[in-house]
Amino acid sequence: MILQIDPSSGIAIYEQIVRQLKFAIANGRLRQGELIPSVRELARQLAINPNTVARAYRQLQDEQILETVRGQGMRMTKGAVRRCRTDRAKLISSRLKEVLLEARQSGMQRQDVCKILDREMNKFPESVEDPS
Amino acid sequence: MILQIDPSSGIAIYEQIVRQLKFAIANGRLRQGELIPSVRELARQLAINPNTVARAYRQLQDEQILETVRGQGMRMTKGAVRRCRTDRAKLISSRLKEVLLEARQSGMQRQDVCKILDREMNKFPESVEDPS
Amino acid sequence: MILQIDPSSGIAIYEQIVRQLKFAIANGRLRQGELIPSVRELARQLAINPNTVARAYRQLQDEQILETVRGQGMRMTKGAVRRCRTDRAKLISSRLKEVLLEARQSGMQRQDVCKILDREMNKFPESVEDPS
Amino acid sequence: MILQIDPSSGIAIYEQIVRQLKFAIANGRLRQGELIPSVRELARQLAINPNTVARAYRQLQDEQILETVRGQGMRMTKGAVRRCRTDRAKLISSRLKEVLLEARQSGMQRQDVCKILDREMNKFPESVEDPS
DNA sequence: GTGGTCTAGACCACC
DNA sequence: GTGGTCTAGACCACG
Repeated sequence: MILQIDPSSGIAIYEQIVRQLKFAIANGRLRQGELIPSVRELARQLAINPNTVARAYRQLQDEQILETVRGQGMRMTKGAVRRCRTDRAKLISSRLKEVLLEARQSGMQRQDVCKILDREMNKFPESVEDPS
Repeated sequence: MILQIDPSSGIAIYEQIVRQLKFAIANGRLRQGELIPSVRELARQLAINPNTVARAYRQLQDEQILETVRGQGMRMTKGAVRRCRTDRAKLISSRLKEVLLEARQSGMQRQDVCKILDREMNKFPESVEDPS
Repeated sequence: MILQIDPSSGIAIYEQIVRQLKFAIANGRLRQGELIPSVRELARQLAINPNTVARAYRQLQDEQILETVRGQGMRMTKGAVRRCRTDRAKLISSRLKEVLLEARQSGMQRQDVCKILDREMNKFPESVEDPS
Repeated sequence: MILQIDPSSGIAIYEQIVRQLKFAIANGRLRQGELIPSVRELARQLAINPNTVARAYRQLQDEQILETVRGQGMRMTKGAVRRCRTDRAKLISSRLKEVLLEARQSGMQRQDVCKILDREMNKFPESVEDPS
C-alpha cells in the first residue's frame, strides 16, 4: 500500500488518495476481503493529517467502494472492483477529452498534438491486467 | 474579442481569461500593436467584476505579454506572440503528459486509451494557422 | 517580524511588504522552513486590509520566494535566501545607478555628489551579516 | 531642446519633463530670455499628448521657473537658474539619501555599496559648469 | 485555523 | 477615458 502524494500538485491530497486507491483496486493491487490500512496508519505512512485520510475514506465509503467492519477497520465492498474500473475509465476519458478540446480551441495544430501523443504512447507497457 | 467564461468550471475566472487571451494571441486573433479591450469594457462584456479582469491583465503583464500605455490602455508586447505560442505548447503538452502518466499508473490498457484518442483526434480540423 | 509601513510614501503598501520581506530574508531575520505570519495575522499587526498582504504574498509566491503549505500557511522556499540576496543587490544597485546617472545628466558637479556620499556612507554600521 | 522621455519608466511623463527642463536650466543649456518651445511644438517633438506638456509647463509656472509672455509663449523667469540649481541639489541629494537609507535598512554590507559607488563615480566627467 | 477567489465600491494619477 | 491601489466583506476548499 504505497501511494505517491504530491502536496504541491494543485490536486487536493484527499482527492489524490481517493484516485490512487481506486486505481489500486481497479488493477488488482488490492484484493477483496483484505482490510485496508487504518486512517492513522496511512496518515503516518504519508506524513499527512489524519483528517485528510479520513476524508478520502469517507468519500470512498459514500461511493460504496469501502465499507466499515465494526471493530476491525475498513475493507473493499463486493462491487468495488467493477465500480473502480468504471470510474477509472470515466476519469481518464473525461480528462483526455478536456485537454484535447482545449488544444483544438487554442488553435493548436493537429500534427503538433500528434507528436506529443506518439512520444507519450510509446511509454505504455505491454499490458497484462489481472482479469479477475 | 469574445471569450467563453464558465464560472463553475473549477478554474478561476481570471485564469480562464489569461489562457484564452494567450490562445487568441498565439493563433493570431489578436494583432500586435492593437489595444486590447479595457479592463472595464471586458468586464462589462463578460458580466464580471473589473477587478477580476484586472487581475488577469496584471498576470499577463507580469509575464511580459501585455504592457500598459499610460492613459490609453493595454496592448500586446513585442514578443507576445512568441511567448504565447511557447506557453500554449507547454500547457497542452504538460497536461497531456500528466493524464497519460496517470492512465499508465492506473493500470489502464494501452488499447483502451488508444480508442479514446482515435475518437478525439478525428475532431481536429484541417489546420491553417496564421504563420505570422 | 515587524515591518515599517508608510501608507503615504507613494510606494504601494503591498510593494513595501514585498521589499521588506525580501530584505528580512536576505539578512537572515527570517529562517528557512519557518512559517511566516499568516495573511490575517500580518494584516492585523500592520492594521491594513488582508487583501493587501495577500497580494504581497502572492507576488513573492510568483517569484518562488514563498510557497503555500496547504491548510497551514506559507513558508520560505528552499532557494529563498539566495533569490532575496540577488534581488536586494539588483534593487539597490539599479537605484543607485539611476540616481547617479540622473546626477550626471543634470550637469551636477562630481565634488558635490561626493560630499553627499561621504556624509551618508558614514552612517553605515560596521557590518556583521549572518553568512548562512 | 532635446529631452529623453521614457514612457515606461514608472515616473510620470510630465514629471520627467519638469525635471529635465530644470536640469537644462541649471546647467545653462537654456539661456535666460530665450522663449522655450510651445506646448504643441514640444508635444510634437516628443510624440506625446499636448496636455502632458501643458501640465509640466503649468507646474514650472507655479514654481516661478517659467512665465508667460502674452502672445509669444513662455520663457525662463529671472530667478530660474538659482531656483533650478537649488531644486537639482535637493532632488539628487534626497534620492541618494533615500536609496542609501534603504541599503542600510536592508542589511546590505558597506563594502558592497562602496563597490557600486566606485564604479559609478568613475563615469563622472571632469567638471566644467557654466558659472553664469 | 489557513490561503484563494470574487464582488463591490472607492480614490488616485495620468493622458 | 485609462490602469493602479486599497478597503470591506463574502464564500470556498483544505487540513
